[in-house]
Amino acid sequence: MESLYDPTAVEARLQQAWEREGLYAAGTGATRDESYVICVPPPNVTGDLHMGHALNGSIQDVLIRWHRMQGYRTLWQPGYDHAGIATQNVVEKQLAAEGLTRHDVGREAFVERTWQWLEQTGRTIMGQYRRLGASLDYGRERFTLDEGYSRAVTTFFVRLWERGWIYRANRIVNWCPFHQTAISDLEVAHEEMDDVLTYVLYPFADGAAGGSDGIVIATVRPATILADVAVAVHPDDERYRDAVGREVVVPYVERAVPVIADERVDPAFGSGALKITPGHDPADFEIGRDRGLSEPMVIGLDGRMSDAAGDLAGRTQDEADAAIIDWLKERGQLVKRENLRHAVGTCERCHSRIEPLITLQWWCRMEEPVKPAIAALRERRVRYHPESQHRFAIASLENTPDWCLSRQLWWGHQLPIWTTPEGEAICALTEAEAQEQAGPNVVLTRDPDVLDTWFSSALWPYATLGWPDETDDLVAYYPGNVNSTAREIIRLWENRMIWTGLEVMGEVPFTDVIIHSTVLAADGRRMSKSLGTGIDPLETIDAHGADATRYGLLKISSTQDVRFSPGAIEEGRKLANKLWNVSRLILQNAEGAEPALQPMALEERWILARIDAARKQVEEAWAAFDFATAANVLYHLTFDDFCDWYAEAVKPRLYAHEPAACGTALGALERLLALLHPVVPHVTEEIWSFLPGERRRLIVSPWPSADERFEADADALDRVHEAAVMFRRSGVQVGLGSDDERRIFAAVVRPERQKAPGDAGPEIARLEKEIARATKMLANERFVANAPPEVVAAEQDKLERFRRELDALAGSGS
RNA sequence: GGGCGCAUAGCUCAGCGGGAGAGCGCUCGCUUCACACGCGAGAGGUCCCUGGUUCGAUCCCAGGUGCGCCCACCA
Repeated sequence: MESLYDPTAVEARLQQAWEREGLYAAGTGATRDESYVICVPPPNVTGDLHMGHALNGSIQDVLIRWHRMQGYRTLWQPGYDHAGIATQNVVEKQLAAEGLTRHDVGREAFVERTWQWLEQTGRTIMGQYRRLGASLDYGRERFTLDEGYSRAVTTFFVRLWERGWIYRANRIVNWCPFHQTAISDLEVAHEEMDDVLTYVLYPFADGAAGGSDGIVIATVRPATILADVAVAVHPDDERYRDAVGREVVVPYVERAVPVIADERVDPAFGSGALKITPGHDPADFEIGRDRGLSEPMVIGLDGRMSDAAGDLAGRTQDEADAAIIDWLKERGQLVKRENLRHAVGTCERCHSRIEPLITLQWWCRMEEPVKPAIAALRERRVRYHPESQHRFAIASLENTPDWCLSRQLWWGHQLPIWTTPEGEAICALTEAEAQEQAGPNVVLTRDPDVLDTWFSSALWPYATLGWPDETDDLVAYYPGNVNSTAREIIRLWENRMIWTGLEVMGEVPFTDVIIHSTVLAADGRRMSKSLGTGIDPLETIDAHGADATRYGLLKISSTQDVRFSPGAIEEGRKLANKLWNVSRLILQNAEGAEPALQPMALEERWILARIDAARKQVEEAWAAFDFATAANVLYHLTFDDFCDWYAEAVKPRLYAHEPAACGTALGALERLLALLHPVVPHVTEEIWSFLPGERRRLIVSPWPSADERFEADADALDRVHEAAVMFRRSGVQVGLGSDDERRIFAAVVRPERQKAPGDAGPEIARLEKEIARATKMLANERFVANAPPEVVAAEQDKLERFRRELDALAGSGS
């Protein structure tokens, strides 16, 4: 064993061994008939491991390894999401580079090309999870577009259809003009943009009759003026009270439209008057539907002006804006233009400006389906952690709008809907079944749309286990236990898994949802490739090891947003190195001994008590999903208790090859390694392999059971510790009660090495200050009268101890 | 606009009703036979502000200020 631990070779070798030996496989090493299941949030098939994945992987792996050691039948399910738009986006960009569109190559060839591209460059992230030491059951990898999984998707869709929850509707949706598809509200990002707010005069149609000549509206999209059907004002707005009920003339198209009153208009914005364009604005659409207004559209699916735009047909919106503004200028109806910075909806994949358009789409009613999920959350059959997210999850479910399921894409699960020439829609598992329903001679056309990519993700906990077939895996591993994900995924994925799980399986898919921290860049900004603030976890693994990376990420994961800290990862590297070296000390001196836990001496009873206390703390922390606290406990157990005190105290006895000391040292090391294994699996497994005797891999060895025999000795070194601190500070050696205490003091402090006597002055001053503080407190009658008796007693104890220490110092004559 | 969270040592963060802590960085001393990715000793904080509750507040409550994330149809 070299004195410097080098994780690089060790980690790669052990990762291969664990997987080759089948130790990652579900159920391996189980000693109890109880399962523990986590499914990994399926990463995009095109994706790479980023810091969020690395943290989430570390969290899940700790839980899986901990439960595996406890003998549960563990399953950590891996797999990929086909990531509809994201994947199609990549391939379309490739085509664009060749001067082609997907329509040039055709649907079949496009899908084929996408599969080929994935063969070459996709599905790499599980390899990166392996480098983190993540003990997923890689042999079970699933893909949301695999044949069996697709059957689950179709089956579930048909089920929703039969429930009467699927319907088709013509309404306004978020349209991405680049991808040429509808997307859901949850896929829309909001970006701050600089726009121009244009104030336009709409003259009254009966101009001569009124006192003023019209109403001024403000818009950032003059091109949509062509599709205006009304002007709305707030009912309480005095400025426009007389205008309501009259008509104004829409510029350019010169169409008369009514002035209406609606509470949804904000009188404080712009001029307080809003032009109503139901075809191109979601808010206007709602107002229009409520009042039965018509819904003309002048912008097409490609984002350009459509035929309905008359002489502006085919122009871009910018060109149309310019033409309309010229028109307004000529007629003196352009009032003013001012800059406006506001949030604009964009496609989260391509960042195109979202075009709200009215299109015919398939929807799923949500009010009924989510009811059992809301009940499950209220009854805490599923618990989100932290609690604040539980409340958020319930509120989100209570407020779930109908789900737009259809996407005008080619990469995904095609809707299992066929239409007859008469326009009747038939939903069936297969084309043959649809044909059977329609009758033999009816020509059916399959709906070309695919499902929202999150539709398939929603089935992940049971579709990965073989549903809709009643497989053994489904029986063995559903329902699962824990799911862990990022905050922004709660509505997209977590809530949906819960309601679909209740719908399909009748049970919640897991009992606990961990919403882990968001890892920000060191400067507090979001980690993102485009900002250049991202840090690649593979780089920190290369530099410091997977163990160090895991430890560091867990250590910083306490609040909802955490800044990435290189120091935390370096701390992890030091921990691994420290373990490595203290193991060398023990192994080099304990040759021939067998691990045993039959302590003879004080330091041995003490370290076993400390290890057991740490075991308890770590178990409590992990059970509460508090990974930072567990990391902290393990760090201090290793450095402070095990290395600084126990190892130093027992060292002379190891050098002397005392059998009891050697055996207990090996036994204590075994327990220490086991406690640390879920966090730093590689270095602990490697050291484990050097321990004497035939042994199973640590990954499948038992988690240390409670050992409370020496609980009373957990504080047994307090007096030695105090004496050591005093000696190091002042050079004064106080008396100790027992031979063991004196021996340990001598071994750890080695007073013979103290070159010159220290200075007792500062220590005396410190104690006098403490004594003054305690004396003052105890002299306060209100404190003595009102504080709890144990607090007063503790203060008295402290005072006595300080006086004792001061006496010892003063009496030393230095 | 709504929700959630954070403001404590130079940096990253614990602590959350009774003596201000850790890691890193910094200073000083150690070629101590596990480890210099080490050991030991230090310096360094009006615990964001203002009120309130309390015998006592970094910790609880109210208000304020600053910052972050998520969500959201002010054109």
